[in-house]
Amino acid sequence: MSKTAVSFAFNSPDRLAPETAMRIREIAEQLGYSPHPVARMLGQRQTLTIGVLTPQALSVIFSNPFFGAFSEGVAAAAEASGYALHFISPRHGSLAGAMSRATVDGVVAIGLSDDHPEVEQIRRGGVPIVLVDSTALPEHGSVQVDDVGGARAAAEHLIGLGHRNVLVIGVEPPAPSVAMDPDGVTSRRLRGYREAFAAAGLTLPDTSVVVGPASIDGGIAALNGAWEDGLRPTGVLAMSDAMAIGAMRALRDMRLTIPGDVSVVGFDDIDLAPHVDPPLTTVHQPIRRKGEEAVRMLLAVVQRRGLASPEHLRLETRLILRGSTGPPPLKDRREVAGSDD
Amino acid sequence: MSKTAVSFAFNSPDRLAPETAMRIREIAEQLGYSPHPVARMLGQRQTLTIGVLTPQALSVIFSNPFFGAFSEGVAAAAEASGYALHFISPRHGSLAGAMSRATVDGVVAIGLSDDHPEVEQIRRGGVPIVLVDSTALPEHGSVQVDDVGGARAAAEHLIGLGHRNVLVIGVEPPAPSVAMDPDGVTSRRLRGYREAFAAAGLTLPDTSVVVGPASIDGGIAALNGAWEDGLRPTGVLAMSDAMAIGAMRALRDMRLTIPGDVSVVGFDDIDLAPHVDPPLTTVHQPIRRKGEEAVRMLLAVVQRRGLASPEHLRLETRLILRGSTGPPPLKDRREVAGSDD
DNA sequence: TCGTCCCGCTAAACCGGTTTGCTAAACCGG
DNA sequence: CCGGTTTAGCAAACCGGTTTAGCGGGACGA
Repeated sequence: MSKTAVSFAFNSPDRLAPETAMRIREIAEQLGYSPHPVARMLGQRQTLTIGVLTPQALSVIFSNPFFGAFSEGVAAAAEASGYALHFISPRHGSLAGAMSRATVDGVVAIGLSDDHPEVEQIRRGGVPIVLVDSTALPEHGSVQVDDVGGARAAAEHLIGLGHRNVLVIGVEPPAPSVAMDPDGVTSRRLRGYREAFAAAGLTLPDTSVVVGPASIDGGIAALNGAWEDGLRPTGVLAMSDAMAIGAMRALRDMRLTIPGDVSVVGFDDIDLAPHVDPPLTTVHQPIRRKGEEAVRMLLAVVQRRGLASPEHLRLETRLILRGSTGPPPLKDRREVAGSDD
Repeated sequence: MSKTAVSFAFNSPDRLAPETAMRIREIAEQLGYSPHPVARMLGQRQTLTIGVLTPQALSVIFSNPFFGAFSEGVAAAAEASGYALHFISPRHGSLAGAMSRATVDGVVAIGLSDDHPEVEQIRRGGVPIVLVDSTALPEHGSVQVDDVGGARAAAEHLIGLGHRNVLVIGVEPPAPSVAMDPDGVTSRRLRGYREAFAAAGLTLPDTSVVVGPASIDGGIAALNGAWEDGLRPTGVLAMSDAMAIGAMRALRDMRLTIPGDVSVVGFDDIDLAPHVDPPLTTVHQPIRRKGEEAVRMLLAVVQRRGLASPEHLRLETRLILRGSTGPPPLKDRREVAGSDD
């Protein structure tokens, strides 16, 4: 048999007599032969794989339950279309380097903001990209949520309860960049918090904003750090549930009660948020759906070779009230009422 | 310049005059050129990628926090060696089909037990494999934990507290197979539970063992199902923390208290286990380490082309006592004391 | 009976690089 | 000044398939 016939037997059996195709497959089975996947990719010029691009090391990003849920959505959509998943994270420090070695038909980038030093290089690669929680650009599809609105609702909630002294725990950028992208997720959420304070005639001092990695430990470290700096907030606005849970742990380790002494609001509404102690008040965002929509948009470009113009999706967020928030202690209410205009 | 020179400039710059190499790279940069990753793989006969093989759909497996932590370990070890990660899950229902399309240098299989219908085909593929939480075979490296011991400790704990009527919530196999592999994780843990009961002169009836998917929802469904079947246990042994947390939710929704009315023990000790309400008593296993060790073993084979004989690692488990377990209610203690042995 | 079409298969070009083997020029000591 | 060794770069084979163009032969219609 010729190579051609074998190839046909695997890829377009209809171009062969049915019995011949069957015979070839049987012999292949018997010989334990199957076409070399890399050679196939090269010839067909498609990999049937989509990439998930993360500016941070996978080993840190996987520690955030948010990412698990996001991957769940990505995987659901990819698997439904027969695509495999390839995770792309910085290789020897270079994200662009990792990208140029990745054998994928398209990429879903998560949290890739414009302040990333290699973003231009990555974009120029020519690989279709959908940006999630990233700085949106007209030429690439994008999926975002209403970060500003969600954050504002969270802050309004605390302010409405009477909190005046609030600590914000943000997500640190993957690498300390010169200028933080004003359109990144962290900036947008911060803006939402600030809007709520401004609307109440209050201000959120820069000293009350700390950042750290988006994990439980990151939350613990961030809160302890703030405490050591002398901050004594009655409310905490965390930009991720994992950090909120870490903050609660740190607070409790100081013998403080939640929400009696300090209220905590998270962001994400991960599956476990209702089950922690106390149940976490948080900003819900459709995490899985973000992954699904991103892959759907990506495959639309990849499979139909970019006929459609890029889509830009913004999904809603909403504040979910649970048990981790309440009015501040009486003494703080008085104190603050006196010192605050 | 010849193709050869360009290739050298990217792969072995030392075979070119330093300035020539530099010049080629500059021109490449300028032209936005970078070598085609697939063609590179084909020529070099290596992909610098390792695969993570899961018998279940990724979209379901990612909903288990255990998998996030495991991936964290895998990613840490892979990234340290410059390898990317490729997730392999059944494609159009066939795991072997997905496997034969995967462009990886080696594979870490998680939860691939011998009862899987395609296991033989996958093994024959010739790709180096390390088995984690799978049926161990001498020819492949393996990483396991002391499931039996951990499960036994969990059951002994409940029995010691006075529980006699215990519900076991197990992890269902990916596909309903004819015969459950007696060496699979679920079977091993069940054996551990049974050993403890036997040692106390008790038995664990088959009707008290239910299974479901390893997720919060799976735990909720499993517990509700058991309740509808008329079971009224005072203790629950769950084979995953996610299921334990789901079971606690379902119990609480029935106005039962934990551990007042029912005690719950999990398995895994995920990061969030100490933070749920009540803090979960569970069997700790070194999840991240399993991932790291598996990749380390795999790379030893992949990089040194299998000089070393396959390694077989069994890590320890230990019971962590937290707040979700306590003595059964008095009425049950009496009841059982009368009706049992 | 002959021309035409279609079917089943194949030879050869191609995918985009890497790697081997070699040549021509530069370098070296004697 | 010359033979022997490096050195720098190139041509061609190769990686393992896919894809295109085309060929021989049997069926069919005229």
